[in-house]
Amino acid sequence: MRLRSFGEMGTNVFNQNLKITQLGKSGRIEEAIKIFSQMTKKNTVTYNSMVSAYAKNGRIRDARHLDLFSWTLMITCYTRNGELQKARELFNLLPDKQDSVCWNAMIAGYAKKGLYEEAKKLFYEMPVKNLVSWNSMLAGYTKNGEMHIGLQFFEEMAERDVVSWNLIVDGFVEVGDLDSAWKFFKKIPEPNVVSWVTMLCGFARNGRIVEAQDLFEQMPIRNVVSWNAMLAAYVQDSQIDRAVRLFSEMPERDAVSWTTMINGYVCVGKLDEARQLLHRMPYKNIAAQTAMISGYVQSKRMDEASQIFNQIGTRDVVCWNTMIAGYAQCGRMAEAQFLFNLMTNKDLVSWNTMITGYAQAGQMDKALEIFDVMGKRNIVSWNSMIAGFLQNGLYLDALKMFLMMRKEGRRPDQSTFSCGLSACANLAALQVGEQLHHLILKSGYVNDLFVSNALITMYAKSGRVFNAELVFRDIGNVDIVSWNSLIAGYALNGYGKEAVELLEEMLIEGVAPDQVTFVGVLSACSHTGLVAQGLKLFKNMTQIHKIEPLPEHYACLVDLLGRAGRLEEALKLVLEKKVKATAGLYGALLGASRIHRNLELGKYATEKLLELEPHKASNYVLLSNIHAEAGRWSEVERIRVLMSERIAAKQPGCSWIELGNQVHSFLSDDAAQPRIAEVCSIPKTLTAELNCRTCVSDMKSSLLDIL
DNA sequence: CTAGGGTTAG
Repeated sequence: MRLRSFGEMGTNVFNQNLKITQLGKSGRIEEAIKIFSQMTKKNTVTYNSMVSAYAKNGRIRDARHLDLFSWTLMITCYTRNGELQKARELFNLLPDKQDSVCWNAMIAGYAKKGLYEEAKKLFYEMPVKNLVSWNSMLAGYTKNGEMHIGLQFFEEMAERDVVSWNLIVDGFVEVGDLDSAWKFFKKIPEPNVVSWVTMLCGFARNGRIVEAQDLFEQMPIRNVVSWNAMLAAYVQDSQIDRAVRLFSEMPERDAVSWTTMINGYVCVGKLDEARQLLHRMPYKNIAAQTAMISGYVQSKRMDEASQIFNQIGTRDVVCWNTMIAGYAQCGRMAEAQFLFNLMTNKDLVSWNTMITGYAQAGQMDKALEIFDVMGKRNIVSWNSMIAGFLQNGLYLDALKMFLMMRKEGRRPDQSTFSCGLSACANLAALQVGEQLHHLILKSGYVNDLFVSNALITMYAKSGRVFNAELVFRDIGNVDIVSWNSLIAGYALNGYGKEAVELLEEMLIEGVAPDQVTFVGVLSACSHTGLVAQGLKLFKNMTQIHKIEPLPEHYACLVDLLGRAGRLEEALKLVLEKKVKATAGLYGALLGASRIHRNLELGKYATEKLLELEPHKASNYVLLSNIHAEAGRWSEVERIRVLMSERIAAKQPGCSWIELGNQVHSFLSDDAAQPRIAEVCSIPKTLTAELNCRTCVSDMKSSLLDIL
């Protein structure tokens, strides 16, 4: 029996390489071969030693053969690592270019990085092409989602094996075109386990669990990977009981099975079960332990997370990143920063996690600092910054970041576009939004649901709800967010009837409305005075659709009744306290009392608002105004005092406008603004124009020129 | 050259 001890003298790679060289020199080639073949870990020196050992003993053919093998090994190592420059240098020095393996490795390396021209050059230059060469080119196209070219290439292939077919299926799965994937899967002459697993994962990733299950049951041969794929399918579908049963029925389990199962428990919040499973796992690896940490992180149980973290002997980047993300999500940025500083092997994810953390903590200055300092950035770094500005209400900064990104020659992706559109929506920046729409059409991201839904909201909030409708009708596979966005868009623009009709269409199509849908429809009813309709819909919501009403729904109802002058019923709804009292609820009541000039009700609503939001200055102003209207000046004074006690400084209203190529920002009552009198007169003009239904958001801005 | 697990953006 062979010993596998680590510390034993003479068994490390270095010493064995030396031994091979010595044996070779003294003519003991058979002993050298024996050592070489027994070595479990070999490096390039090992191969070189063996090559010279063969050469010195006259076995030139063996030497050449092994030498080529060693070249091939090094080149494929580089290409698999994506280090194409180094691979190419070796490839150019290659003494014997007859063998196709190195060519294929180079082609695969270039093609996978999307460098099709380089790949093609080698492909057409190579002396003898085989199927692997063709498949390597094909993999380049399919792995990058270039299915048009990929399919064309596939058609040109004189000969195809199961790998070629699998690549096509995988490509379609990656771009989410399951119908095409299925079409090709069925055409595979002799599908193997890989084909079946690829298709199964495709169904699983797209929530088509029944089809995944059918496929699994039909599989002629199953290996661990097949079982793991089915397990992952149940986990993704949150069917934890089925996952547990499958896990117990599995004929064989490897580290991936255990990790998947632990992750399954984590996904449904069963952390104790996950912990027990980790405890039972025969050989705990980092992936499983990290899954556990991730579970604790999601429940903000950082003490237990760090307990697992501390148990890990050799920690890799991923588990560090998970811990940092955990502290960041808990708003504990000091600790996140501490760990980050401790890391010696930071990768892009580590940096991006810090950006996201600071952004979520509202510290965009810090996020920007990290972004500026980091050496390399990827698309996620940019998107995290843009999303951060967006979340903090800094919409203009978000757009500026978008611009800067394009100036640096980076291509925006689905996430960038949907964030950019969201910024436009919040600014009602129609023209910038339209420019983005053009870019999206050119970039091919029109079919992305995140993007389409963001387009709907952008148009709706910019007052072009019929453009929103066009976008909606163009989507092939609408989801609940699409429906909700358009309904909310109708509501916002005062199209109550259309909102209700869209809900009806949704029901006919068999799509189940959710809480958000009804917030949209009810607010549409209240904005357009569809009182009876709104009340009926609210009843349907609870009784037919079994949707638990939120405070927002009650706020809509109060608004609905209040606007119609049914103040007593509105007040009754609020007093019944069927939901948590929120600012929105009393806000609706206040709105109604202002329309119908009911001072007492207004006073009541505002006082409640003050209780809920004691630090919001506008509430004090509202209450003060009510008393002022009634001439109760002592009360006005009392509220002024109250406000100055509770709020350090009144946040001045701030806005900006772009004229020509300049941004003019101004505060309300800003004496420093040279043309404040003119600025203050603008709203009156605007209000007049608004009555003609023109769009306020037609700002000419420097953004437009650059987009 | 093809399939499965743990971390960051919407």
